[in-house]
Amino acid sequence: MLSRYVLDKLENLSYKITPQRKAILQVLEENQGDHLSAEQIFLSVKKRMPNVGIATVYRTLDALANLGVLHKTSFDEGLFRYEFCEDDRHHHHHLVCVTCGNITEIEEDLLYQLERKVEDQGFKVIDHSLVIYGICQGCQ
Amino acid sequence: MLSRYVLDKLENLSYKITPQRKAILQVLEENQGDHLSAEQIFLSVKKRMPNVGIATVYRTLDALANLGVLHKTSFDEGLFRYEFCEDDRHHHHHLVCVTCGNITEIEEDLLYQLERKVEDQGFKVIDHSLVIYGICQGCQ
DNA sequence: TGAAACAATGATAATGGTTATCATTATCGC
DNA sequence: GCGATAATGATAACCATTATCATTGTTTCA
Ligand SMILES: [Mn+2]
Ligand SMILES: [Mn+2]
Ligand SMILES: [Zn+2]
Ligand SMILES: [Zn+2]
Repeated sequence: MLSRYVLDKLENLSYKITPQRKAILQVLEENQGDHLSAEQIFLSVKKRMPNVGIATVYRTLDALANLGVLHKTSFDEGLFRYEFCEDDRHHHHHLVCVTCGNITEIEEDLLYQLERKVEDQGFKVIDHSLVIYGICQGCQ
Repeated sequence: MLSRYVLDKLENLSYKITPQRKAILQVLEENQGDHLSAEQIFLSVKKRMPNVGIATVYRTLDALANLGVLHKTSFDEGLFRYEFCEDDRHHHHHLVCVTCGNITEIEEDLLYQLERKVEDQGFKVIDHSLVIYGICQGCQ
């Protein structure tokens, strides 16, 4: 039950715990490892809560992303995808298959040297986004 | 005159050399080092060619990106930015200042280990996109 | 308890970058 | 120059996201 920690975080920041927000978190929780779009989340939430509005989904996802609970990532498809953040800093990277569109993950970070070099140039690093495009094993 | 090489490339692939395409290439050439949006390119071209259509700009940029002449990059601003490709593979990375929006470059690649690891997992790497977000020296 | 005060929601319009459509025009091999 | 065909420009359409606003739910505190 990951969302308990998230609900506490929301409560501490005086966000209201609404049925809509709980449902959105539950969908994300039930699809851990996936990279869901707002539309996909909206459709899943709708099954249990037919009257939910898509604006609420967008608002909630945005709030959760700003709180650092979710990662909002673009794979240049013209939309954003969302997933839980495992920890605050140095999240994993993504492999996107240009043939089938599948998105997988690499756990290794391995950007230390690069970031050290950047910091040496006087740039204060906050976050990074690395997407590797290629062809997955199944598509070769 | 970098665009001479590009014009030859276009000609060899039986693209027609039109005044619009020449003007678009010229704008990109005159702004090397910048990361221009389609809108910015459109406005610059318009100064010399007031009747140019924005659809032509988009079509040309898309064609040039597909030919590997331009890089089409997203910095998650809700639009794409374009710049000349210096070589086919292993282009530079970008630093985006979250305060002033300035985009600078790092020439070092330093993703060899990471890509080797990925290839070992059976993923055939074609391209990658690394954007580092942070605060630039001037904004600290 | 009972009102403000405030936060969240849902419906829907608006936004804005990009793409599709289509009639017109320009290019280039002959 | 001619003609096949590619390219262009105007404009409508697309579509993910955001803004607006009236309504509903929740908290505060007299
Ligand atoms: Mn992921
Ligand atoms: Mn660049
Ligand atoms: Zn694949
Ligand atoms: Zn800055």
